[in-house]
Amino acid sequence: MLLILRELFFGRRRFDLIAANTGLGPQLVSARLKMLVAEGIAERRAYSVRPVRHDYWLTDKGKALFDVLYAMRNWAERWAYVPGETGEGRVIRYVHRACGADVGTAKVCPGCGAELGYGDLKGEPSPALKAEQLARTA
Amino acid sequence: MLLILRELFFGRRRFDLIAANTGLGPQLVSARLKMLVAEGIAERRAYSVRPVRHDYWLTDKGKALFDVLYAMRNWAERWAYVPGETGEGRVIRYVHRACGADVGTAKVCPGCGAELGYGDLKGEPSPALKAEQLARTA
DNA sequence: ATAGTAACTATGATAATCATAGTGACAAGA
DNA sequence: TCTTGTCACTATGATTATCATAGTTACTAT
Repeated sequence: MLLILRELFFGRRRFDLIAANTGLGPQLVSARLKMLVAEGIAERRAYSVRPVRHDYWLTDKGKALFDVLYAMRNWAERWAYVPGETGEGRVIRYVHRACGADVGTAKVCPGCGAELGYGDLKGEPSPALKAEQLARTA
Repeated sequence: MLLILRELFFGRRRFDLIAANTGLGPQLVSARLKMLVAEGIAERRAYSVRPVRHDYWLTDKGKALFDVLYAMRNWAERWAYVPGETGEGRVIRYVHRACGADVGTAKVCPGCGAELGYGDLKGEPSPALKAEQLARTA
């Protein structure tokens, strides 16, 4: 569930992209997305009618989970060991959209001092995570 | 895992208490606690030698997970439906140890303005959660 | 007519979890 | 001494969940 939410927060909304980047099988992705929709955390939208194609968007309830994922990521940056990577940005790099600063693990932007929520930040997988996801696509 | 961590954060350190309050079987509790110890998140301590008895304490790495659990709890207070309960304190009530104020879902104490971390707060299961746990013990 | 794309569903094998019962080392009371 | 009780577990068989893999549907593009 958390892997899927991670992808949705990265802005990856299409089924196959989510399955590929999480490494989960399509039945699991399907089942979990159905739960997320049933709980009002995600929304299924048609982005094309012919052919019929759907993708998944976070609702406000879903976006509010950002604090949870951000806390997990901050914990991981500080405490979790990721092979071949040291220092900050080992897991996910967050940049403040407004001023471009790398926010590290801060709650307030170190560049301009603004409070940070989901909408303010752009997340990007770290090199290690990106490599892992690329390996799965190939 | 999260249920077990919740209990550890409540200060319930004994095996049987954790099993009873989470509703998990003893083999699962055993397996998860072993993982937590292996990851350096919890520590197994002997609190009695005759008879030999052990309990589980959070390490600094474990205590650092408080931010994650607190974010989850805050999300739940705002967004999750708990049957028979409305308003704040439906899940876990947190009180600022220093001044006694109920902190609601704040990051800064509404009573005295201090920053809030794990050591500053005393958590207590809400009436609904407490009833659920009592039912399991009986 | 054939190949490709995207969002899935179906199936059988493997792995995780559950409910339940039991174990070992002791203490406390009759 | 014998029985009962406590606490931290382990063992076992049944039930569920997950995985790897292979379709399926409804199109578009060549």
